[in-house]
Amino acid sequence: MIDKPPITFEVVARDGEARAGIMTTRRGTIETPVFMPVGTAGTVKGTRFEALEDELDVRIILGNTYHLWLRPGVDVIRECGGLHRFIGWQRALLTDSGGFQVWSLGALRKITEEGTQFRSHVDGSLQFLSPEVSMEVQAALGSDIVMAFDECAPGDAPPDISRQSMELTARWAKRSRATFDNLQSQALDAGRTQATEAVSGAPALFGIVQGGVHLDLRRESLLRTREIGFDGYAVGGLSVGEEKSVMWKVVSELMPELPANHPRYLMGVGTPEDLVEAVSHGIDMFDCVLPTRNGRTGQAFTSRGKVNVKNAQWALDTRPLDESCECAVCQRHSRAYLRHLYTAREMLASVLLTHHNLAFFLDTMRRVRQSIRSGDFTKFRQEFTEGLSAYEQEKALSSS
RNA sequence: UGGGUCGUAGCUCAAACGGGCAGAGCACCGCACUGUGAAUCCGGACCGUGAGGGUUCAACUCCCUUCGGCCCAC
Repeated sequence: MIDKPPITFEVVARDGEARAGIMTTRRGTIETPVFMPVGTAGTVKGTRFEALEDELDVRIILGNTYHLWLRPGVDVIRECGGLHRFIGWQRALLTDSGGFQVWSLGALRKITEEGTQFRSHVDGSLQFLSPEVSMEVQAALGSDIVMAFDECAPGDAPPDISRQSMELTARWAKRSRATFDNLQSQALDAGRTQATEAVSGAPALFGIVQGGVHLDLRRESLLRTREIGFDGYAVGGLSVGEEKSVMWKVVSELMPELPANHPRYLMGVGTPEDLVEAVSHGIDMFDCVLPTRNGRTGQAFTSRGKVNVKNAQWALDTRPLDESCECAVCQRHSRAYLRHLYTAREMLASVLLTHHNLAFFLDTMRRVRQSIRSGDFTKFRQEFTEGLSAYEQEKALSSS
């Protein structure tokens, strides 16, 4: 059943390799390059959906197959009308397949050709996730962008391990594609069957390029992924312990070979400087836990570098986190107050820092898009990157 | 007023028996976190033992005096 394409993607401006585009999903339009906040368990931790929509204008967030599958479970979400209705979010959702948890929960799982057996981190029970199960779960969630089920090998994996992992990922990609198509042909997708508002069309399916730090494996993975054919292409298995220079080598070598008319997604990346660097290589989509996790644990990202809110030096500092930030937190609260909240273990500390960090990341991407459109990306990138090291330079100066 | 008992890091407590160079947790200070465990990890500073004296090569530990807390008698 082909109604309309799962997504459309149009590059509207280029500046070097960097590109600005417009992606249309069945749940709204997304300008790229885009940062997608991570909402693993059906919540972008520490935020209200009103803030995401109204204050931050977030167009798309992530959900996680593995985590939602374990809790609350597929039955609950299906009964409650799919993930969008369940959590109260009508904009786009991208769901990670659970493949990353194959890596991040390394000690709790066993991989076979068929799939991955997990020891649930929730209750210790044995659970089995495969390409088929992952596609079924993502269909039940009603995801708008479904990720293929992959295996993410460690960053320092030697060639033979990386090859095995890459080949397994390729076979799983084929099975993901087949199961996904089958489910769609039966319209078994909560995104269509449960939507209350006018949502039509199929979700998109993205493939994932693996291959670790080995360029030949990466190229082969890319070819095999392209061959299967996906709506978008992700690069996975980076920022998992390898040297940063290696990551950029892989990204810069791979980007020219990815289809230009499809969105490119660098999974799990990154810091503000990483985002801008990746954009310069032609990446369109990002997700990362840093703004939310580090916000929760007391670290703010600012235009002048990181601010560790816990530090005693802010105890009497009445300045906002970032004087050039227009977010609600910076408009209203001082560093001294935020430090107090954090030190007193008040939950508002995490909430406010998360909000600011997301605002900074989202605003950075807005400026990235704007600079690409106006042909000033290189200049923007240079100024932005210089700004990020301001605090470190001050520190170096005062200690020398 | 007697008798007993205790006093060690900011806090709670360790440092057998009959002396061997005082250490944990929390707090504090700082670091890390890249397809999320509000998880967690890592590092640092801080005490010379209530005070004074004595015995000893050596005292938180034994002796004397003193101060303070608690308990029991009166």
